[in-house]
Amino acid sequence: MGVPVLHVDLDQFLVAVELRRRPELRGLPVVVGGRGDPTERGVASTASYEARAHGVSSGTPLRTAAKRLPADAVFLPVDKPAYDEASAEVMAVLRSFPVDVEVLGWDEAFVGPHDPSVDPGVLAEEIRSAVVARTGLTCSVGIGDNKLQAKLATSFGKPDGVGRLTSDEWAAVMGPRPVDALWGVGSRTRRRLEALGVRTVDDLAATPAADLAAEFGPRTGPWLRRLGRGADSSPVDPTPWVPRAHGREETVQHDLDDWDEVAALVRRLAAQVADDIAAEGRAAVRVAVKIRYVPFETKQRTRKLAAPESDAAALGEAGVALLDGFDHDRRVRLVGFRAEMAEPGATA
DNA sequence: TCTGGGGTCCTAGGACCC
DNA sequence: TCTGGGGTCCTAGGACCC
Repeated sequence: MGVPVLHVDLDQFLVAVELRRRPELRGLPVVVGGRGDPTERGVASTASYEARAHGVSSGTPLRTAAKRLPADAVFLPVDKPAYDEASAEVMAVLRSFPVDVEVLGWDEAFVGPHDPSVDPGVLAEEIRSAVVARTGLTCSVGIGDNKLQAKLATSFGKPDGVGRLTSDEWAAVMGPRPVDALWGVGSRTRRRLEALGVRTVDDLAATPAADLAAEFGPRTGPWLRRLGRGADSSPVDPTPWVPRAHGREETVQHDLDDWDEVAALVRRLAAQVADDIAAEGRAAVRVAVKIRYVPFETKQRTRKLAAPESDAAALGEAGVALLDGFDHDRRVRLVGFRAEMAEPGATA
């Protein structure tokens, strides 16, 4: 057996950060999402366990949540800077241990101990104690023989506990489950696999790699088979993340049919994105505009720029030019602008 | 359930070149 | 002269995750 891997996942992270600064809300159904107004278009980013008991979870439209929750429910806007800061606090606690830390998002990280003989159960509890003591936030920890197993194990420990899933236990624990219990298999892949007669993780593990490659392609097919077997040789990589792209998108509260307004929104979003990439000292090499028509059909147009660009107005005009490729007779409910960036240091 | 916003990675097909 | 195969670049779209 090799080095154990841990996966750390904060419990109801956005809600937990809000409750930390507003303890009077503890025990109430709390939903964080959109601008915090349940009469607007928007969905829940995170729901407290009290809200989940009423059938509200991440992804529930705010208007639906308002109908399901009692009158004492609290809706809060997404406060990105507050979660950025809380996340940094938690990651600093993790890095204070003799481990590699690979950050997965605001509220998740893989942890790879430097000492291969460490008792992962002991380490998991030390991490949990340190995180709650130093940040006031609780987390759950998964222990596995690789990242895939550790990630899935966390759900067995939630909330505020430790779960374990190792190669020895894989077949017994995961084998009978549907394929979409795996990290990376969603509803679309589940349906395509079902058409091949593959329903469970056991079925997937037993499917020849060639059959999967024929259906899913030369990389994805063999990867799916490895998933089914609980195999994952990717290392815990502590290298700081270098973003590939930044984007902004906005669902408008009232559908747009005036494409001058669409163009104005593209320019505004492009200016925000320009700020984001300038803050990193980067430049854009490719831009994309996304339009979601009423009722919900989404199209995207992209264009490589003649030269790397970081100027807000120039990026805005590049985005507006892409609007020519869209059907102007249709009404619009979402506009997005995204910039793909050059490698750091490759700025114009 | 009338469906957000931030991302990543993979695949396929056409253009173009040798 | 109607016609192969490989490589690379570009764009659209699919799928997934938090």
